[in-house]
Amino acid sequence: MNGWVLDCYADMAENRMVTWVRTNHGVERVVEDFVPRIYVQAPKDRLEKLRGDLALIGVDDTSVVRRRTGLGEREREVLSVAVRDYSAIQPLAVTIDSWGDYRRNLLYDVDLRMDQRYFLRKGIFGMGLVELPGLRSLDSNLRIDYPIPSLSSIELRVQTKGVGIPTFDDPITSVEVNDIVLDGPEGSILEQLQDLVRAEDPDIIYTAKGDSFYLPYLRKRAAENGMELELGRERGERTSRGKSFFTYGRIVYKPPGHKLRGRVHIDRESSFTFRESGLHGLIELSRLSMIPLQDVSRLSPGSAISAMQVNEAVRTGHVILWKKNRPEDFKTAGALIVSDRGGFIYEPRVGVHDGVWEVDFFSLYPSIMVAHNISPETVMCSCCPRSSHTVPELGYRICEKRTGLVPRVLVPILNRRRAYKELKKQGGHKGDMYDQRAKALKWVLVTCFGYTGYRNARFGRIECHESITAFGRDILMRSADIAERRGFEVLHGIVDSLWLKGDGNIRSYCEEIGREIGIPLNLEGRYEWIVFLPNISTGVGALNRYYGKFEGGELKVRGIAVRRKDTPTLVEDLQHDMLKHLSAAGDAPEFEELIPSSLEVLDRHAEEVRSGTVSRDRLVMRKSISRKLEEYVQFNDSVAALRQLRDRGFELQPGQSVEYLIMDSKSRSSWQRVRAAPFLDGDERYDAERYVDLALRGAAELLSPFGWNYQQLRDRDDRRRSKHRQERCL
DNA sequence: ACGGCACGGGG
DNA sequence: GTGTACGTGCCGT
Repeated sequence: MNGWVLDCYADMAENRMVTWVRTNHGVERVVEDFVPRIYVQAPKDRLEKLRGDLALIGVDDTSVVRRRTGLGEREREVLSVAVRDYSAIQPLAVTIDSWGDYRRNLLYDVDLRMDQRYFLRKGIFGMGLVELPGLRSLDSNLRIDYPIPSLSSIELRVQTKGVGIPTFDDPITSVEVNDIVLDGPEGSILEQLQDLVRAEDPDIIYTAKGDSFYLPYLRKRAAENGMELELGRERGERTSRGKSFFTYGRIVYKPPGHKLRGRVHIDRESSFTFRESGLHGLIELSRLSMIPLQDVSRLSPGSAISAMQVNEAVRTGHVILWKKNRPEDFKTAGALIVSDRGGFIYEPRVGVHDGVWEVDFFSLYPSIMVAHNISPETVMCSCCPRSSHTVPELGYRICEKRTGLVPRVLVPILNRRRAYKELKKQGGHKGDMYDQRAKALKWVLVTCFGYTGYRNARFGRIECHESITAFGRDILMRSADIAERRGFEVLHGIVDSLWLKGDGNIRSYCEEIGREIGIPLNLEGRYEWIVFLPNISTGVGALNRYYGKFEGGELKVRGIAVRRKDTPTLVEDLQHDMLKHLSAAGDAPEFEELIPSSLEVLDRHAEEVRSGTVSRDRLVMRKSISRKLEEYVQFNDSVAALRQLRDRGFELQPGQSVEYLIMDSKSRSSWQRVRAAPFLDGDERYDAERYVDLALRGAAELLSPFGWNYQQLRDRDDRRRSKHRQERCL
């Protein structure tokens, strides 16, 4: 019998691996013995001494084997140490480390995931096809059109009693499973839920906020009712700890994961990959990273690519250096001198332009890594001191003898993404599935570049990061030169995109660039008109703020309020309505003609705000918080809302968002200044002038190149109001 | 004027 | 089990 690897985890009590296989008839639970190994590097004589010392503390299954301890290095002798007790891996490594002679950086395969170790040893992977019994692989994760089982699922929703923020003490009102509503006394709801899950036996349970609230909540409610709710196929959840961490330039909060056994819990809100690329995106990444579906759903694309790099390294005879970095050395390198304006070439020409082409490179940075063999072990390698392959500006020499680990991992990902985009274009009922897979891969490719400059990445190196941006600048500059030679005017260019105006043959230009550079240049489209916005203080073109209308009517908008998650719905609606109004224009002159009438959209919104009738949820402000309440040094709206929440016993973690209505933006009193969203009744007085001000700023953001900056709109609004008052007096 | 604070990008 | 650094604009003091 054959089936797919649905779930896998370590049984920490028995020191065995548990694998759940989905067959066409149901699921099979497979338990196998598995002994993980760690590796120690030391001079030959010390290896024997170490062996003896280990035997003295009861670690007797050791052997000397040959492995590569660094990328691109030859195999050397290392001591392989079997660790039968799974929970002893880390402590044993710490012990060996403390024995001194073996110094830092000489322990390997210490911090690898158990599932990944096991999969690598067996040659199987998440959602891969295997034979039962024995879990022999019948699949390859390089396959593009692989078979997948139809997974059954339920959607779980929970309603709680109580107002405002739900807490563990609020009883359950009802539970919805798909469209079935379970209600009645709480104990009965929980029993019905348990029966239903057992009867349906789904492979996947979807929730919204299951990790951050509902799964631990249901468990607590079950305990209150003297019962034990079991949502998995086997007892016990695999919970992790929630934490705030610094990533992507900001603090984010990751709630504790609540993973089931033998059944996949996907929290739509805590899974970035699921949100962006759905179940098929997750399956694709599970296969490539070799990590079980449920676990990969909680990983960032950066961790997924890191796992793929580990897999490739292990497959080519490497052991993986123990990464002992603790969060405390998680600061940004002060001496980092990367010109990250790397992508910037042309200052955008502020104002409206018509008949503009946008072209961009297919996955530029990953393509550069592949085309130029950029990898930690290939940039300034020791084997090619006279390499003629060098990085522009920087002069780093790149290995000509061997293909690096990073390109080896990237080639299949780039090829797959291209193939899926092509398959999607061909149409057919699987189009959606291919689209999801392509999206997941896109994110993996995007994060791969950042990862090379990340200090704590296993395979990161800052010179790679520098080299990639240097090649990128060179490529964009050459592409712009060729465009100008072909008679195009370069209006703007950044990272991997160019905006060109002119009558030249754009398709033939793209082909020439593809040939010349070796990376495909895509035609994104032609704008009927596009507006590049200025930097508000300097008046010079801002790099990433523009909006435009493609032929066909689609709008593309970057960097302005509608794209920001801290914009209240009111301002979002205002900008949308103004853009919709302006999109009637077919060229630049028509656009300019529509500007005066677009101000009427603003007037309508301002009037509605002042009438006091705007629904409060359209006025709710949302800001993510970067620290705990007491760490804020400056009083502002968010702090006022946080204080309110704490007054009522609720504490937010850094990375979570605070939501509030502005009631009197000038007040120094928290309760008069704002009202935190959970405490809103819906008929609070709001600070109308403050919201009108936000609307004015929203409008000014769109119209500043056309004689209507914030102050000008402010003055116009004042004039209109006094005129209005005069009319009323007469 | 200046520091504190939050956000985007990529499709 | 976590991409960087930077440009940008608003707000409070």
